[in-house]
Amino acid sequence: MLWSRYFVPTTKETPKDATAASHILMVRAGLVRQLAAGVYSYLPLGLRALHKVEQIVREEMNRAGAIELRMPCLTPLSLWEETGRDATMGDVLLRLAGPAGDWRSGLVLGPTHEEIVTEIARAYLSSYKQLPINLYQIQAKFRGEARPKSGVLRTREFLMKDAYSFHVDKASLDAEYENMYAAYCRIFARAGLPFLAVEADTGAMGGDVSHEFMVLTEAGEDVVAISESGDYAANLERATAAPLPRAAAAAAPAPREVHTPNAGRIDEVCAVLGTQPREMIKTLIYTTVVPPPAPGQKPARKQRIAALVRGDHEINEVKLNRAAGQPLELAEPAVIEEVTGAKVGFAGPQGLVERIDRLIVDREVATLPSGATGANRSDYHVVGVVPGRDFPLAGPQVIVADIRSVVDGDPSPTGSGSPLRLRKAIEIGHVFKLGTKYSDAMGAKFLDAGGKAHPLIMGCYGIGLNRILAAAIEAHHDADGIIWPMSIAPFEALVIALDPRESEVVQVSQRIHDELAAAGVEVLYDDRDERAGFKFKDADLIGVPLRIVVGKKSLAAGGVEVSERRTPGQKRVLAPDAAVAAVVERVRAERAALVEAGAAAGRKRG
RNA sequence: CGGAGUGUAGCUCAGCCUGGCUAGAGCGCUUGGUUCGGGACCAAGAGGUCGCAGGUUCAAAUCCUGUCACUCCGACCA
Repeated sequence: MLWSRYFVPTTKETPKDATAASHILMVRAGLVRQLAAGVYSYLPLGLRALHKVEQIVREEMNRAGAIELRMPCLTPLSLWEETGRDATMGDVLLRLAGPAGDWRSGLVLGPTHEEIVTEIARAYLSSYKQLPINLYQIQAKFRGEARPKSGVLRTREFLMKDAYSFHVDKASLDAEYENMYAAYCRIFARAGLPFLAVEADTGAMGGDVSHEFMVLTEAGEDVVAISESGDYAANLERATAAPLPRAAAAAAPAPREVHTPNAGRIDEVCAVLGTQPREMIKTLIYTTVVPPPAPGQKPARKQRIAALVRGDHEINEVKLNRAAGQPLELAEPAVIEEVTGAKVGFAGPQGLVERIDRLIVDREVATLPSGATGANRSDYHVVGVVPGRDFPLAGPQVIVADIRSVVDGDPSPTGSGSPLRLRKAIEIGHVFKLGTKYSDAMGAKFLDAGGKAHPLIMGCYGIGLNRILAAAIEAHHDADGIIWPMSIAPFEALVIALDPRESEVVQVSQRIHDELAAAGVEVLYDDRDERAGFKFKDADLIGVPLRIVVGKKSLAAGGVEVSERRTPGQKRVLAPDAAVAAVVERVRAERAALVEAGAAAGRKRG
């Protein structure tokens, strides 16, 4: 491929407003161009890399026994109504605009395809003899993200590999889950990504067990908790710690009110009381989420729930919702004032149970010998509040559970005592055990050997292909540009003709290019009539792994220079034939190494 | 959705506060010349309804109102 005849719009300027390294480099290297918020065109170089990722994913999914199909992007709203996700997904679901009754208003752009594949399953998967089966596709997804960001890391249109498996029983699902887990390890290892599998929350997908595949980087939006010893890793949404050491119980005098004027925040109260945040009990008032009432109906009553966490801890709403068994939202100030009889910032658990529907106590609060908390009276706090004495830890209205987010340094829940560290990460893949959520809702059943009908048991497995590119760049770049792993590089080798006016330089460059191409190496040939520095800068920027520089100087020194992008200083001068052989050998070795890394990752995890 | 900010050439920006002549710079692009191993230089060019609509004014990139788009922080998020 001749650079002069190809399309590689590199730029020297850093794009305005881009902060993530991958975003800056993808734009500067001419991989992508933004068209609208969260909407990107893939330019030729970007598309080549994306195709490579796609091919790795396809090969490994096929190897794992999954079967490719293709479902449409346009999907009928009625299917989403069958599972209720037209409501639960809310604005994420992009609906086509049209007048009421128009066919357009009955269509939505697919954000994920559980409903669509389940529609296929209920039509065709009617016998246990067809099971298990795993169907997948690689296809554009559309989501009404409120705030796209960080280049292609969070977009409204993106490319996803989504797979759905169907089973007769839990054991079969478990086996396929492990199979997919291993396949994912192979995929990410082959793509050259330093990845990590973590326990995850199942979110709106439903189901009970899930793992996310993460790449650690500051540009990521997720936070993962990883133990230093490596024995535990989980998304912060789900991460739990071993119970903290219990403080010695001192003599517990009766609670005492203290005047704390205008001190509503924890730090303000601590300043007045002279206590530490970890000796405080934070009381947060939540209400259940009630759907808007049908016309003419009264809205359902919102339940009121108080949640307690230690003053130095943050409440984890994912865990809280799980403990409550339903989604909750922070109560309006008016509700808080009504419940506590005080202005916001002075709530406490004493005497609160009678005025609320439920009390959810974090287990680290339950083990406090005593604490300071709001007095349910404006401008007053109470010290010496003893859990179990001054507010209940048991009873029909009370739940004690882990509802806080872990903090850096908490002990690993495995019991190893290894401290947890919090790191930012990009989610590149997610595997779920769905169970029968969709098959139940949509009536997707199979007949067993005895002729009895059962709902299909499902799993689902997603990979964000665009995110793999961005994550690879986040993980592999330097100040000069991208350093592609061989497996997903848009080109494997770059031939640079430094003096294109010298006929010998051109002849040698062209011959090396042709021989590499004939040997199956994906090679780009920079034949442009530009100065050396200009071409070197572009070469560094687009990050092709192997470089062959042909110039008057190198020819005078006996040949051409061969170097690798990842080790800029190391150059070898070889005769042209030897250079071709060396590059072919290097490409083969590197391809094999990544496939082997994938296989090893798969064996280890599987 | 809440908060903040930005829209002027393909890209990065100046000009706006304090209205005034033909709207500027750098990069990129075209032509000619010089240069040629780490983003060269000279000269001559092409390229802009100053996001859009309305208003104020003798006069609007500049002031006012509305609107759209984009970015950042937060909320939300398979």
